[in-house]
This record gives sequence, structure tokens and C-alpha cells, in this order.
Amino acid sequence: MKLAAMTPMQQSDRQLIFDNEGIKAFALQLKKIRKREGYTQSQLAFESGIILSQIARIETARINPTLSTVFALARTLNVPLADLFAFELAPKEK
Amino acid sequence: MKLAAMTPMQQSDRQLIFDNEGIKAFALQLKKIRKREGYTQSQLAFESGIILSQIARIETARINPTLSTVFALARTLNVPLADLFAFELAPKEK
DNA sequence: ATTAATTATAGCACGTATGCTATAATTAAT
DNA sequence: ATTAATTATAGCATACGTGCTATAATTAAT
Repeated sequence: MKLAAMTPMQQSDRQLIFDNEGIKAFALQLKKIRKREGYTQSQLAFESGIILSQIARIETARINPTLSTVFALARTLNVPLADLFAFELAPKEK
Repeated sequence: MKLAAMTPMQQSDRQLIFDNEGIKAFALQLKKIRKREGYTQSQLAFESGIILSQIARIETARINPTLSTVFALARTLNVPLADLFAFELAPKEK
């Protein structure tokens, strides 16, 4: 029996967005600033309350972090938010 | 019978962060820039692909948006990311 | 005052961010 | 070469962001 026959397997038509380009750019930016400020992932994790594995996931662009997470990192690194976002997004082609 | 007796009701000890202050500041900033750029929520929704209700939720600081969402908004509004984050977070007290 | 436009709220389903814990892989130090 | 430190990966449970649809509330226009 074919698997498809028993499992409906209907995928959602609705698409969530994962902005690969932006997420990668942010990952780089965070890593850069973290090092610039002399933090290891481990220290940053401890002081910010964001778990280490999560910081690694962010810096390797595996996930799409929330603002609260980013805010916690910026606060700990003691840098303006704008610093973490000082990179260019490719403009939307219309 | 007491409700507590039948339902375990054990809440997770783990705490997720919702940075109320930051989320509120971002909400204001988005609203400000959206208007400055002459967009209604509805237009912004349509062009960015972010659903209207979601934009309202963001501007009323009900949710903690993801970076991909913010990136989509910045792209549509055609403003640098740093603009959306041009506000101060209260420094972390240690 | 009515009507239209805009913004806000509500509830649901689904996907995924996060915390947690453990381990592997990589890099730095000795 | 070993050891230590740092970073990356994995799998799970839980919370919650997002899309979707519908409706209410508010504000602007006539």
C-alpha cells in the first residue's frame, strides 16, 4: 500500500517566511559584534539569559530569532540596536 | 471538588522572555515610520505579504515579532533597518 | 448623521523559536 | 599530541508567532 494512500499528508498552502538572506546577514553581524565586544557565546548566553545553543543557532543562521531575543543580546553586549542592524538588505524587486 | 485536585496544572518552570519595554518601543517606531512613509497598515500588509492582523498585533505590542517579519516590513517601507531600530533600550541593570 | 476607511481584536491551526540537556566538532592553549 | 575551551549540532517539550478569516471599534470623509 502506498504511504500516500493512508496518510493525508496535506501540506499547508500558507507560507511562512524565512528570510534567508537577512537572517544570514544578521548572523554575521551578531558574531562580529560579539567578538568585537570580547564575549564568547558562553558568556553572552550566561549574562543575557539566552541559552547557549540558541545563540549558536542564531549565529549559524538556523533560526529566525524574535525581537525580544535580539534585545536581550544588545542589552548584554551594551551596544545600540542600530549597531546590530547596520547592514543592508537587498531591496525588494517589484 | 477542587479544580486543582483533578488537573495537575503544572506550569513550566522555564521562562520565555517577552521584552515588554522593547516591544512597545518597536511598535511605536514602526507606526511612526509607516506613517512617515505614507502607508496604511493595509497597504503595508498587501505589499509586504505580512497579513494585516499581524501588523496590527505588532503595532499594538501584542506580539514579539521575528526578524524575518521585520525585514519584510523594512524592505517594503524601503527604509534601512537601522531606522526601525533607532530607539534606546534601557540598559540592563546588573 | 451616514458611510467609508482604517485599525484593532478574536479564535483557530500549524509551524517554529526557545529552553533544556547532552554530545560532537572545532579551535585554542599548553 | 593532550587537554581545555569554544562552538556547533541534536532531540525533545512547550510556548508562541504567523496566516487565515471574521467581526468589532475607531477614525476620516461626505
